[in-house]
Amino acid sequence: MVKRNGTRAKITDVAKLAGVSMATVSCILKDPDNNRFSDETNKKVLSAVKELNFRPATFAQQMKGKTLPVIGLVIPSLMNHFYPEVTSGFTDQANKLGYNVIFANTDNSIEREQSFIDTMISLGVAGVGLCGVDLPDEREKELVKRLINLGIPVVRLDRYLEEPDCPCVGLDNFRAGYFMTEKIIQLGHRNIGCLAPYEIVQIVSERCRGYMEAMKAHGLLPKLCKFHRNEFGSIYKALEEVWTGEDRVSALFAIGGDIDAIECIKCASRLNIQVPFDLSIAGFDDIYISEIINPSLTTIKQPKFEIGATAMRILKSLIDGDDVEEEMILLPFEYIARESVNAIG
Amino acid sequence: MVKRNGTRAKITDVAKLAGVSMATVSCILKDPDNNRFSDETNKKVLSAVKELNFRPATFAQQMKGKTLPVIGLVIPSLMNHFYPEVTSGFTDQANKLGYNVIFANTDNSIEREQSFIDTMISLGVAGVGLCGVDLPDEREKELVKRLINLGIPVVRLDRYLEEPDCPCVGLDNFRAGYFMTEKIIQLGHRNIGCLAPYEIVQIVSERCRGYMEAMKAHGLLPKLCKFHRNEFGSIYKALEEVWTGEDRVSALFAIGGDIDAIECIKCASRLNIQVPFDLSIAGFDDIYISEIINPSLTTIKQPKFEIGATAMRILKSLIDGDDVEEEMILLPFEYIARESVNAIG
DNA sequence: TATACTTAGTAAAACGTTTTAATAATTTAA
DNA sequence: TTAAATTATTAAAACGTTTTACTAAGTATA
Repeated sequence: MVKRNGTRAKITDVAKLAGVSMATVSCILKDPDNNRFSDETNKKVLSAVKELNFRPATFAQQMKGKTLPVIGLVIPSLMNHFYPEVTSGFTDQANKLGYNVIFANTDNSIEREQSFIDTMISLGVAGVGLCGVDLPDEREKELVKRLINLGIPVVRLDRYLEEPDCPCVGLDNFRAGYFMTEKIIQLGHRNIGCLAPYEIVQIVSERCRGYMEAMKAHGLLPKLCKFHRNEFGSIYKALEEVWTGEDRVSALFAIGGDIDAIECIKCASRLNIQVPFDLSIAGFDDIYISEIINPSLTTIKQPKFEIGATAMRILKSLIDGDDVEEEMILLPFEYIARESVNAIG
Repeated sequence: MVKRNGTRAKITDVAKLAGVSMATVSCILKDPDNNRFSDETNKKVLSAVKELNFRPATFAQQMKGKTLPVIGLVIPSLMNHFYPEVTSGFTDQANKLGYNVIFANTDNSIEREQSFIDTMISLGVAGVGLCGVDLPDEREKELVKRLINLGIPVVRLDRYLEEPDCPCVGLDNFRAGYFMTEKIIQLGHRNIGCLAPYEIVQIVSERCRGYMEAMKAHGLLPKLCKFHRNEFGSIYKALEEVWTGEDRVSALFAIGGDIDAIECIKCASRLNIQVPFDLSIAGFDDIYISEIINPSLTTIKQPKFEIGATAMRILKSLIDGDDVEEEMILLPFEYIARESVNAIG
């Protein structure tokens, strides 16, 4: 008979049904293969547990010092195509390690981040994965410090931050930017523009630095082609500008991500520019759609799933008190050659 | 002085610092604007709370019967573009209502769903949002029943299920399928194919039914154009087939979603079919990318964010014990006319 | 036979909060 | 002046588990 009265069975219910003390139930549940109790007692208890569908209340276990099998994950958004995959990698790994994930979407607001962290502390989460506001605001550092001071392990995703002693998993965005630029140069391009949003964030500015350095290293003149995110027609104008002048670019590197690149391809088509025959366009991230669209996108593949999974693994090490030797874990990127970038010359 | 010893302040610490009993602290924290205590006591306590950064441990509150301010959300995947947005709507609304969200990704496995639900029961979540396995398996029904029997409110997202008394938020997929088909007919098309995956799920088969009925209502012959998901080249072959015969389709309705439609456009380009001049292609969902690609996609817009937000609002009503009059909440869809579908004839 | 050791199981305290019922101090009413 | 009412505060029980230290009974050892 399953209980149907709307209340969960307690350990005392199990004890009563099995005819033993609750201490016995607790011990047997802790280690069902123990040899402290007779086989008969073990069997009685286990079958009572099953019959009542008993699972110990987590909050009572927490009271006795057990940590909550829950990890907090702070992400700036699920709309940006990058994060769902990171989140997926993180939660999958967490589940494999026996944790659940409390998911918090900050919309890049430090206040919301603040309040989520507070809630997580109250709940007593076992650890926190933090992909916080992008600019290393003082308050961000304070938050991380607070968690660490409370003994709550923290790992950061895709965001570097030296000061508080807290590992970080991400990509070497500088090298990735450098790599892609060099690839385009090797394909014969000389006049290569860098399509970048004005609202540039730390990791994207790293890519930009990579682009600049690569251009310089090959004796080429960098050309920044800036636009405003969320401003309709801004990419169109930016593209028109670098296309109208006498020293037209032959390639554009959209360091802001594949979405920017795809939008740029669309603008190109409006301007009767054929990609890649008239103009090559490269992206960054390798989102799912990049392979499907026409022309398919040449891009840098970020190991999004792996970033999440690795971060969770590092967090687990921190929770277990194991040494985490590296402060910064940089995962490898991959150059994906597709149709949107052509060789010239 | 902030505590730096790695332990959280307890209510007794606050009481000691403020020179009052812990009962006093608890009462003042419960209602800071009370008039049970002197202004002086109120001030002392509040400043001690601030100084020690005290927040009551949730687990101890749970012990006293307070429900955990956490909602469980079960989603089959974050990779499918549909769910991140639904999740976003759900969590945003949850946060506004004072809840956090435990996020669980089942990968369409009923076993994982089962185990997540168990964990959520142990944790004592205040409610569950369930977008479970698609086929109404008996075990799925059992799961929902179990939650309900324990007094844990459940709302279902994008999945109909009559039997257990549990509200559901979604779209009228039949009407949406009918509507799009009729639109295409009104644009002069007569030979309209329905591009559908073999692995058809409940909600998609509803759209298919809508397509069939609309065709029948206009005296037209439905033509199913099936392909295998995750099988490379399957859409290509399906398209080739309906294009080679003497009674070529002039339009295709990809009921499986925009991704299928976009992939189909790519295949069309390989076959030298110009979309929309030779062939019109319509999608379903209206994912972010659909507006950006070339040609942009004519599609049915699902209120993804709203589905999540509405589900959470319904769940809140259930938690509060308010009456939820409707069993099935169907949100409006929207026909989005873009470039991939042309008028003919 | 007395002693030590095992074995099988349990009583009770502890965890950090909330809340009820009580106390002590003060004011008001009679 | 005393009783009653009000105000300000607190003691202690309760929530559901885990765990430590204990008991009682049986078994081996000297």
